[in-house]
Amino acid sequence: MLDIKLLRQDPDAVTAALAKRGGAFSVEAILEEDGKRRALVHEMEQLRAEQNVASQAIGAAKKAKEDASEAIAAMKGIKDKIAALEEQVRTVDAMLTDLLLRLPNLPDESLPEGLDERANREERVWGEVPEYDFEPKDHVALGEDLNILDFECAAKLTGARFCLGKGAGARLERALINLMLDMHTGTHGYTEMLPPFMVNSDSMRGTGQLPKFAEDSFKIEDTDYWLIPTAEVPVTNIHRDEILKDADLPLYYTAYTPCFRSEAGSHGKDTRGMIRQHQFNKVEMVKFVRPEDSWHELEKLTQNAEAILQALKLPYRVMTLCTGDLGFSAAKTYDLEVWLPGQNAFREISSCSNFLDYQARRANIRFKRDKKPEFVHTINGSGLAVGRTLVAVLENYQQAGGSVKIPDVLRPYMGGLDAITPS
RNA sequence: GGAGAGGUGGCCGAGUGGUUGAAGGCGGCGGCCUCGAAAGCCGUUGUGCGGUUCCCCCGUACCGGGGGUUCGAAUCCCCCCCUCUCCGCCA
Repeated sequence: MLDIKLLRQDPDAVTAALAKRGGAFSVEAILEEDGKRRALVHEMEQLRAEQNVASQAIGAAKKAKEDASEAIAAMKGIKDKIAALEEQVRTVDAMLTDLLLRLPNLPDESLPEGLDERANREERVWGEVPEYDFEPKDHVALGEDLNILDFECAAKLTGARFCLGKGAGARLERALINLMLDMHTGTHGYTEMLPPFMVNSDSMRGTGQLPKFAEDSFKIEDTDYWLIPTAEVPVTNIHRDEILKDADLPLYYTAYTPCFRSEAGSHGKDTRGMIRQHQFNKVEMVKFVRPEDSWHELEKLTQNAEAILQALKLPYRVMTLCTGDLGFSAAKTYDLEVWLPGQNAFREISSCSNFLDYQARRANIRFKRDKKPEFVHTINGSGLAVGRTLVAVLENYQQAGGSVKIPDVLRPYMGGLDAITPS
C-alpha cells in the first residue's frame, strides 16, 4: 500500500510513476474519497466530543441526585446524527481502502522502462553455457527415460500440471531442498521457518495477493483458507501487526514450502514438463530490514540465491525487470534465469524483490527506534524454485547415454550416488 | 465434533454501566544516591485517525474481532475468532 500522504502531497509524481507500469491508475478518485473521509471524520468527532462532555455532566448530575432527564433527552438527537455519520465514514473508508489496496507499488527509478520482458536489462552472466556432442534431451524425456518423473501418472492422480517424482527423482528434489536450506541457514545467516501451507485472507492481503489477484490462488471451499502461492505469504505475515524492536533488525528467514498456483491465464504456456505446475516446491528467503538498508540487503539476498546456482555449477544470468514486467507489490526485482539446454534458453528460477514499505504498510509491520514507530522494509526472493532447479540439473548434467551426473555438492544428500542411470 | 473455562497495555494481573487509556506489580527509559554497581527512592512509559504553530498540543477511537442496548460500555446482550482443560476422533 502506498502512503496516502504521498498521494496528497504529489499526486502528479505518483501518477507518472504508476504510468510506467503500463496500466491506468486513477489517483484522483482516491484523493476525492480521502477528502470526503476527512471531512466526515472531523464532523463526527466534533459531535462525539460534544456528546462526551454532556454524558459526563449527566453522570455528575445523577451522582448529585439532580434531575438530568432534560440533558438526556437533548443527547438523543445527537446520537442518531453520530450514527449516520459513522455509517458514512464506514462506507467511504471501505471504498478508500479498497482503492488503495488495488494500487501497485511505485517502480524504482533505476528500472529500465518498458512494457514487457523484452525491456528487461541483463546485469551479468555466470558460468559457461555447455556444449554437447550429442542432441541434448529436455527434462521430460530424461525424467521419463530414467523413470524418475511421471507426468502421466500425476495426471491420473490429479490432473494437468502436476508431476510425480519417483525414486532418485524424488530424492533429488529432497536433496536440493536440503542443500538450499543448509546453505541459507549455515552460511547466509537465515533462520529456518516451517510455516502453514494455508493462510487466511488477512495474510493474503498483507503481501498483496488480495484483493486483486484472487483468481491466481486456490481457495479451500467453505473456509477462509488459501493454499499459499509462495512462502512469502506466511513468512512475511509472521510479523503482521507487530512493532519490532530496533535491535531485532535485520531479520532473515528462510522456508521450504510447496507453492500452489492456479496459473489462470497461462493456458497453453509451458504445458510440457514441470516448468509451470499447479504445485511446486520452493525455498524462499524473506528479510525485514531498516529502510536505509533495504537496497543493500536486496543485493545480498540476490547473491544468496546466486550462491546456490554457483554451488550447483549451473550457468545463469541476472536480469533487472523493467517497469512493465515488475510484480504488483515490488519496487525492484532481479530475476535469476538458469540455462536450460532442453529449451536452449535461459528460464526464470528465482525472483528477488525489494518491496520497500509497501508490504509493511499493508501488513502493518513496524519497528521502533525513536518516538514514532516506522514501517520496516521487506525483501524476498526464491532461493530457489526447487522444481526448476531439478529441471536444470537434469538437463545440464545429462550425459551422452541418457544418464545424469549428480553435482558434487549434492552427492552427500544423495547417499553418495554419483549418477542416475537408466535401469 | 461434544462439554466447560478464558481472552485487559511489552509481560503478569485488578476492574463488572459514569474523569478508567484503564489500579497494582514486573520490565523499559530518565533522574537521585554511589568511586562504580546492586539495592532503594522519585519521575516517566501504548497505538491509529483527524486538527494543528506537525510531534508540542487539542480532539477522537482502541480492553480478541464485529454488531447491538444506553445520555454514557472494558463492564450488559448477540454473532464470530482464538487459547486452555476434559471427552470423542485421529497422525
